[in-house]
Amino acid sequence: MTRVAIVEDDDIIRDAYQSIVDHAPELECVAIYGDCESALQGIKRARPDVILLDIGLPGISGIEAVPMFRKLLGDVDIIIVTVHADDERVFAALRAGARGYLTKNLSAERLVGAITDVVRGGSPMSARIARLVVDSMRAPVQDAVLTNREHEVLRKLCDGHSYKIIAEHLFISELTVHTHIKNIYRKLEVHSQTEAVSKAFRHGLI
Amino acid sequence: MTRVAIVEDDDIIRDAYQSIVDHAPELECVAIYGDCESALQGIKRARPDVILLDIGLPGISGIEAVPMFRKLLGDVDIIIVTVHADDERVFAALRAGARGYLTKNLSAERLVGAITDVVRGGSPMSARIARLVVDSMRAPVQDAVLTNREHEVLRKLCDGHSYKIIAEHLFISELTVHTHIKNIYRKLEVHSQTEAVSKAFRHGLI
DNA sequence: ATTGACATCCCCCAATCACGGTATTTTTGG
DNA sequence: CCAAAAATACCGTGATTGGGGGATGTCAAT
Repeated sequence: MTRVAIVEDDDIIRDAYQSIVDHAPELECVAIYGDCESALQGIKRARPDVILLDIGLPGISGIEAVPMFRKLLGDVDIIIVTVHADDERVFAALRAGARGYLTKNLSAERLVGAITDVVRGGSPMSARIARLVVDSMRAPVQDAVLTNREHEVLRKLCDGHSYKIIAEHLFISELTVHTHIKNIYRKLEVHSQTEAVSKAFRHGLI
Repeated sequence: MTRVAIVEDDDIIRDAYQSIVDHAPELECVAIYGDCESALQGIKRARPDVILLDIGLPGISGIEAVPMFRKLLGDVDIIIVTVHADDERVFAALRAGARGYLTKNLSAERLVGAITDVVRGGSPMSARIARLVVDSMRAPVQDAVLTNREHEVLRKLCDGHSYKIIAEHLFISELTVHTHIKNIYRKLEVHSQTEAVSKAFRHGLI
């Protein structure tokens, strides 16, 4: 029997979820809350295996609450259920430790399926969310304007080394390092090490 | 009608996939190959919308082939179908641009479902794969206990801003920025902006 | 044979940064 | 409420960096 908790501010939706969960043979609804504050207070006693969490809540947002729930309940599986499917919220929620993300156009079967999926070690996501997540993993294409030597220098920069150390590592003079870095800056259109490193990481140049 | 190509070295499995695809009302199998080399040669003419790609192939591995197919066919949707579910291969395939990843314990319905899912903008994944991917997005636990303000400053550093600009953005004095950065350095055990930014990216603090 | 890209080295100077302090005010937690 | 933590502010010195210039040798391609 899988113990499910529901955190959702809309009365009607909340009742609907509860009804769906309680009608599923292997699920039971052990706790229901209208906001995160009360959920954080009382949920420990309920010992849920899975939390269905809305993130469009007043007060503490669901996303902020994710790490709190996880701290409180160990390895509870949290499934976000929401109307919001924008990149930022999705990634924030998953980074925070949510295990699933569903947009609110759910059939009862899909909801029950998601819960059983997550307890069996899956990560249920709506189609659009899965695509977002998978696309975010894609390596950005190499602009590859940098020469080999410049790449080496950039990598060293990304390791946090100073001109002096880079020069030692590459057996060239500090002045040459300086020149390479100037060229890197020009090509990447940046004006500091920090920017260069940041761009290198964000554009997958390293 | 969705045009499907199959690249799979095992005759029996290949035939099975073809049969499944051809029996689905909205799918048609437009090309079949036993290895990537011949697929890369002939697939352009077939103009598939979706490629089912095995990655345990002799010769060019499926993963290496992913970017080649994508270059050849524009925005074709590639679904990896394989027995291999190890992290490395999964991430490599997705980074390369695959849009779905299924392990080989598929029902015919699941396979057809995955294809329709991907053409509708989803990213079909087996439960275990989805979990792998989602878990990989999780921010590593805060080993360094940066305060909120320190986090903000670090983010600004990662955007390549100087002390002065950070001070302006956060409405504090340059000197305060300095103090925060000193504290960040102490906590992250680094000694320069570049190192801090690098560590921030690598440890997912940003 | 000449051009051009690459890697190397050199000079200079202003601006920025690293880091050692100290100290006050706000916020937060118990 | 009180103590601790966080955020804020300041100083000074020496090291590092950013950006401007120019110069040389190699190697591949035209």
